[in-house]
Amino acid sequence: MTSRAVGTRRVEILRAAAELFAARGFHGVSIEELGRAVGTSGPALYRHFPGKESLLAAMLLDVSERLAAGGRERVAAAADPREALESLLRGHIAFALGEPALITVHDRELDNVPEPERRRIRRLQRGYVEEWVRVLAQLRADGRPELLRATVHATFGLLNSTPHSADEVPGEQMAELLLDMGGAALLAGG
Amino acid sequence: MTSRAVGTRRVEILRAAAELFAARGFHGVSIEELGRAVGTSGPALYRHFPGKESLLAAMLLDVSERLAAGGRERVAAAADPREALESLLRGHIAFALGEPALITVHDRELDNVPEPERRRIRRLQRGYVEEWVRVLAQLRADGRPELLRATVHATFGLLNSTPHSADEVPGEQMAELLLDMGGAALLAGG
DNA sequence: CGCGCCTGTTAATGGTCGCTAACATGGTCG
DNA sequence: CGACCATGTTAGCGACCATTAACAGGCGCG
Repeated sequence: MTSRAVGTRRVEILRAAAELFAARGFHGVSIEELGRAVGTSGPALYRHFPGKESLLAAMLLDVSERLAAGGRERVAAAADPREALESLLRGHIAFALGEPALITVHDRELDNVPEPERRRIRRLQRGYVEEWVRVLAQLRADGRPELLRATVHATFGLLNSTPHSADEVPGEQMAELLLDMGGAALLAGG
Repeated sequence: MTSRAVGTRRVEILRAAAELFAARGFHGVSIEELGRAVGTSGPALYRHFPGKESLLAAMLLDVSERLAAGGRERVAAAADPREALESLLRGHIAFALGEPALITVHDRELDNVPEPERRRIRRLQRGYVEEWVRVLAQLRADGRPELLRATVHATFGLLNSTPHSADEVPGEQMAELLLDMGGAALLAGG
């Protein structure tokens, strides 16, 4: 059996790994389990990634890039700061609700990424945060930059908590709730 | 050398373990490391806990009990719902800022607690959440219970995110910021 | 004084893990 | 058609890990 398209396996592995890492943590999942989750067994993974850590690195790099790029586009497309902030919120909420496993791994497992890539991921994350901070600064004359940054981080905590409260609330309502709460939190204080 | 007071070692171990588990995750910390962190080496831990998992269980049980008891007391001592909610917020914020490692482990490592204790911890957590929900319900005619519960969970995400954004903002200001953001988030939506 | 408990030590054990080696297979293409 | 490359397989290696065994010192109490 030869694979369908190039890179299909790779993507399959990353998706399965995200679920497992989110559920039991990077160190709580073995290579053998990762293999079994995609129908192969164990060491077949090494045909696609040089090691377990590289797999995590690829995953977090992809997430960070998608978030950062999405943020940039949304801000660029917005007519004014108010609209930009709402668009950022909607984008992040869609991501958190749509790919809860990725969001979870993204803010728990950075420390397990080896050094060359960790720096790149951090840079991307910082860029994403600064996107929010710049927009927020235009809406609030008051805040010093560190305070705005802390505000944004706390808001991410709010938005990213969704996966952990395995929900009885349907996605559409949850999105609305998070939009309201996130907006209120961002504009509070000062 | 005989220890100062009874249970001193036990507490020392729990404190050190909280830091290590928060930093690298339950599976990322070895017994040997836990021992070294309190000046003994490795297997000495088994004089105080029957195993690694029991250690985690004791830690999470203690946190859950303190949060739940604190919540109960604060609500009982409050004159009205508005005051109760503010007191709950202040209490949780003080905990999150004062013991960031415990808060982190508390909402990441429950799955690694073995079954008899896990249920008890969950029960305590649920009780704490319901304390918040009852208060919130008195302040907001609108919300259905699941929505209020989701609101409270999201607010916890906001408050508990503090440890991860290792901060440039001093504690007192951070507490104020979280109070404002948390309050706004809780009363938003609907 | 001496016995026992509390608390610690080092050595060993059995299991698991990440990773490598050696080998197999099947489709692509010169 | 036959060599190559991509993608698997199983077996094995060395490291590490949680836990247990065997042993030791010191303090409190009879």
